[in-house]
Amino acid sequence: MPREIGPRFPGPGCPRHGRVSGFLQPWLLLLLSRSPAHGYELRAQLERNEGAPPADPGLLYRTLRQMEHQGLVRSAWNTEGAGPARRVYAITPEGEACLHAWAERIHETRVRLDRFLQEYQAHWSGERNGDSTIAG
Amino acid sequence: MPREIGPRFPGPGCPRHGRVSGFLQPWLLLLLSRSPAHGYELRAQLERNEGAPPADPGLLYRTLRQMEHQGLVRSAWNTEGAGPARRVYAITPEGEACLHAWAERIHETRVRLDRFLQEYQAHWSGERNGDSTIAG
DNA sequence: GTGGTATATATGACTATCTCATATAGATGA
DNA sequence: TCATCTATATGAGATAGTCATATATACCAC
Repeated sequence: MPREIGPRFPGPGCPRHGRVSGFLQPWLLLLLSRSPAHGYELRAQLERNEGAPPADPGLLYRTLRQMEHQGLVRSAWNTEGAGPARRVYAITPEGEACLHAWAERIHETRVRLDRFLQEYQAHWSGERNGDSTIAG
Repeated sequence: MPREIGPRFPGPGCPRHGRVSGFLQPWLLLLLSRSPAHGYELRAQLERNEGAPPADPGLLYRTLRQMEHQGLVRSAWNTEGAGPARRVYAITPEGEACLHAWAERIHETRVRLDRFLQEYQAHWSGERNGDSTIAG
């Protein structure tokens, strides 16, 4: 659960607010690269998927519109079937190129996170959890 | 891992803008947990360190002030030595607790990035670099 | 036919993070 | 005096995300 950490955060400024996460756009591009879908469906897919971001409806629909404005996806209304009309999104070639760029970027970010964790552990290994073995 | 997206990024909306990175605060806390330092010095340390964020001066000084306001660091002027006065920052116990929370969060984020990359490769492995073997 | 619920899309107000440009000022040397 | 390095700081604006709320269709219960 990426929301709760043991003894509560010390206060404001702690990771509750800081980002280092989220990245809704690449997830949407990835899901749409598998199959066209409408917003509500994408939201459900994100919620089923461990590791995917929270999928707030407001952000979701706004992001989809923005991506369409940028030419990464295109949409069409689907009025068939039950319930209200659905705006169905499909990825474009530009969107696929963008997805690949995101994948590179995310890989780089993973390397950077590793670097941080290495530096962190170099100074703090063994000192957490009440067990202070190598304290400095 | 793929290298170049042909004619540079397709345009706006692509990772140039999207975040998935940055996390200046945890780096500052980590550096200050090793030794007190002033802003200009921290900036140099960030630039020397592969994997650390860009260290824009504007963001750097604002972030330090904000962290002081939140009790994560404290500062004092140092007028000794050459050049203008330096505001020297030191981490507080709250700041250390916050650093540990950040480390946990960053570890979780690393897991989430891996999850994304797994899903990405599951659909796109072998299809990049002009070589479209399993294209769909 | 009214009310409740699930489906579906959308906007408003707000905060946090980051980028880029620019202001200010002490110290040093040409 | 002027340029440059050191050092701190503010302003404008973009981007990403959170939370609350508005709108409307369809269907079922009563």
